[in-house]
Amino acid sequence: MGRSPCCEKAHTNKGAWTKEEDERLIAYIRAHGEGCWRSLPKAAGLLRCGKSCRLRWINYLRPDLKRGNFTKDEDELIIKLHSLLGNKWSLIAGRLPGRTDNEIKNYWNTHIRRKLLNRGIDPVTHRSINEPAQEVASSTISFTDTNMKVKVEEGKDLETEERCPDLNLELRISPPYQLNPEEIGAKSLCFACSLGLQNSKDCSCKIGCNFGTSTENSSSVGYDFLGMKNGILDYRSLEMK
DNA sequence: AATGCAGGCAACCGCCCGAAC
DNA sequence: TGTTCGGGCGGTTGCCTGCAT
Repeated sequence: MGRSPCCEKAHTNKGAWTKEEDERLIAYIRAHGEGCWRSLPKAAGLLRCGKSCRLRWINYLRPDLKRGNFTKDEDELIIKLHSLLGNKWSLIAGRLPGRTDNEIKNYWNTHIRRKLLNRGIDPVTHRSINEPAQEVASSTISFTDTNMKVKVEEGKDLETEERCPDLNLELRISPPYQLNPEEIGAKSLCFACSLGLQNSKDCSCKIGCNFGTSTENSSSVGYDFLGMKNGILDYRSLEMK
């Protein structure tokens, strides 16, 4: 029993959006908000598929989109996130405010892929192309158990640690986890901290890194990218709800 | 100036998942 | 429990533009 098509394709426009269509969509969403995409085209007077409207809004018309060239910091962040998450563009986009999954995906395929290849790095495995195939250090996160186990394999060494069972990977686009301004004073956060990556090795301001670690020596605690503390995922930095 | 080619990117397609019934 | 529907995601396509010849 197949699914019915999401819209009646015979009477829908396809291809590039016109300025008038954009204006209609923007005006409708401003007036009514994002609601049922299926019924939106008819209500807005658009001869478009609901999916097409959603995509156009999310990837191009949304007012909070950044547009423009990616910064070097964003470049590096995308590479690191990709090495951890793979082609999970929506997850990666969730860590880059104002960027969409489609934009990042395109940017990866056109710019970063080539950049990594030029550096002699396999864009899929993030390892040197010349590196012989072998069992190398890898991180495996298992979500199958009630108690989440994080296994960190370092060559032949294997550590398994019980971690918090209720890892929340439900994501949404929103400002990243921020520190209370009163707690950080008037100082500004570095790029990593502004993205919610406090305690990251990439932190250059050290403001976020001093937060929440008063009982432990922050300089000796090896926080990794994405809040991997000594190889253990700090799920708070991933939580976006 | 005309043509061919490659790169960039917007948009589409098909599949998956969760909610509702 | 099975079916339908809406929304979301990743992969792919195809148009547009700029550059080289």
